[in-house]
Amino acid sequence: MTTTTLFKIGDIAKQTGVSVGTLRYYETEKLLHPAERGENGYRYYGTETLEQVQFIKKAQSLGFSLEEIRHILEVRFSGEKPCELVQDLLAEKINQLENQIQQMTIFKTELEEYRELWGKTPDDQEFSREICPLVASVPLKASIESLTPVFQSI
Amino acid sequence: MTTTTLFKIGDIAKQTGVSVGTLRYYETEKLLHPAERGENGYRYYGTETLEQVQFIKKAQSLGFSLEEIRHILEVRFSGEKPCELVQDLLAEKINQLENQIQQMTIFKTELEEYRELWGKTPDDQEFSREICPLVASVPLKASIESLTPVFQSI
DNA sequence: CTAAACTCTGTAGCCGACTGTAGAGTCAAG
DNA sequence: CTTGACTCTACAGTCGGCTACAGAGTTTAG
Repeated sequence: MTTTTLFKIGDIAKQTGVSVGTLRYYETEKLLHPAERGENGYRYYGTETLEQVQFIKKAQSLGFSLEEIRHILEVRFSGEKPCELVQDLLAEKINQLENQIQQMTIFKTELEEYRELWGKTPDDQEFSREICPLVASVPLKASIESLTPVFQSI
Repeated sequence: MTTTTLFKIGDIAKQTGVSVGTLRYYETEKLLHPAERGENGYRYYGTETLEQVQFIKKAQSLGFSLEEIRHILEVRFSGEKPCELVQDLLAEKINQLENQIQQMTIFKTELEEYRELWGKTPDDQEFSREICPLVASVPLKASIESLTPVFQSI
């Protein structure tokens, strides 16, 4: 007699905070390998599933897509040393994060500049004749050259 | 006779780098108010549309959603001073960005810690018996208490 | 004058990560 | 033994921001 600690999908859902629907969805996406099925067709999961779901959540919160997570999990379950791939993915993700952080920091600085700009505009100054100071002061980066407009009378 | 500089949708597309389809989509989303229509049903745009599309692109690149942009534009076209709303949205966006940057920085640090951890693991150490060091070392933040598992023999 | 290039409307599809629904079967408490 | 809670499958819908297509009319270059 082999007694195992098994959870039904609802248990996993409650404990991980991930909905039942999402867990089934993860299965279709190969993120949770097909759980053992009872004769009733029910999925039964072991405790390692709890860890795995937590891992998925964690990885997701770290900005990994389900696709990437599946990739990691596949390697984990196939080879002895998923670590190399994982390291690569990790390094890649760190770079991506770094870039994103840089970009966002630049954006934030830009936005702060605009905020300053308007914060200091005493409302009815000359250039509030503009359609909207915001719109007006946002620099147009794309070139507005080489335009061949249609001249027409209406 | 009133001579106006008018552009057809394709002209706007070429000059802004936004596709014709997208421009029409923006119209359905109230981001570009209904352009003047010729007898042929064609949309004809003035130069201000160029600015407006550029504004949309810019705002988008700053992380504003089309919904937010429409909001700004609505105020711009209805009241005298959309600036207050814009300031509020701006402040909100800056906060959001700050939070995101913080989060991402924390994530990045976490990931770097993992990278270190594995970089220093000479492959066949004791704890590489774990399913996967990566998975194993990711801390589970959610509480795994109050669990009422199903005990079952298979 | 014709053919290519453009425009119109309306509708459907795409991505990722789900959520919701219907209809049927299963399990557990009282 | 019934009732309610749970589970199953299969498929449709959601969101945002588009893109693609069909089928028809219009404009423009040669």
